[in-house]
Amino acid sequence: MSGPKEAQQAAELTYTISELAAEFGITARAIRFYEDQDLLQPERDGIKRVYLRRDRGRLKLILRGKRVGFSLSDIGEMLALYDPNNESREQLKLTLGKSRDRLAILRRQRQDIDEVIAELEDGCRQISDLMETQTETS
Amino acid sequence: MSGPKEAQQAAELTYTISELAAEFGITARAIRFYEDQDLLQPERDGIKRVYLRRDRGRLKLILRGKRVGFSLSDIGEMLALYDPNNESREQLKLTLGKSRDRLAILRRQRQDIDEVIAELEDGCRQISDLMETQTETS
DNA sequence: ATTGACGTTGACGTTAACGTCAATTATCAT
DNA sequence: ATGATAATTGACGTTAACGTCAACGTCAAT
Repeated sequence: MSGPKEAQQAAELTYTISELAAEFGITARAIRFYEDQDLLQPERDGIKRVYLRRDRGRLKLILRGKRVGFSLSDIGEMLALYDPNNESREQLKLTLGKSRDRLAILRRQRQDIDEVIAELEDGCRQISDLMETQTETS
Repeated sequence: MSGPKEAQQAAELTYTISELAAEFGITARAIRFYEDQDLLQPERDGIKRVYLRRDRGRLKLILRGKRVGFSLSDIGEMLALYDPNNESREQLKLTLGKSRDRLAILRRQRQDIDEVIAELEDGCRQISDLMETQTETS
């Protein structure tokens, strides 16, 4: 037998749970929790979880979803849109509907964010001005 | 004495808690909770809460903050930036710092949202195309 | 005086998204 | 073989943001 080391053949692109945790600045607990919620389905090497770049990608999407303010179940729905789920015509219509609903929410959110940003920028300007004014010129 | 009806003089611009609740599609419980968290400070007519347009404005800001994904304490900090809080130079620097931190978060969030929107729009296009394709032309 | 409709204050319940142990198991270097 | 190190599975704790329910006050209309 001339295998390099038994089972491990080629793909070196795997991650342990703590590697991912470190990379994304979260805890292993959180990652396991996402799995509990069916947002991740890592492989197993015996009992240990093995994450592939596919899983890493999904984790990235999960975290982006969180930053956007989505709940984990929201994120679950969105992730479902990405995998080979091209079902019946009815399913497609449903998916399309949900996507559009979410788009509406996102656009509203974007609008809100733009407003808050504008106000905060304005506030910062005013404070800066005020501070310049009251600066005792040396 | 020729008063119109004792204490009530001119300002007709007040709201009851359930009026506000109805207008904004939330519950009175929520509004009272915001008060508990010092996000609102309505007047009182005896024991009953009386909201002025100022309070209504703050409530609007609170709800926008929520849509953006802020926690109530985040929102509290942001509201604090709006009232006559023009304190010492030190305070101003602090406020300015916090505002800029929050701006950074908001810009990141805006970025994330734009990405998700783009992907979802793309997904919708693909689904639409697919559905047109499989449409049996009548 | 009574009946609703609305308002008030507790106080406890609930859900989401993990944190925080504890008890085990596997791995790896010494 | 032996710790040290990292991983696993429960199980219970925690925080935020209200929901829900009970018990009570109030005010206008009947």
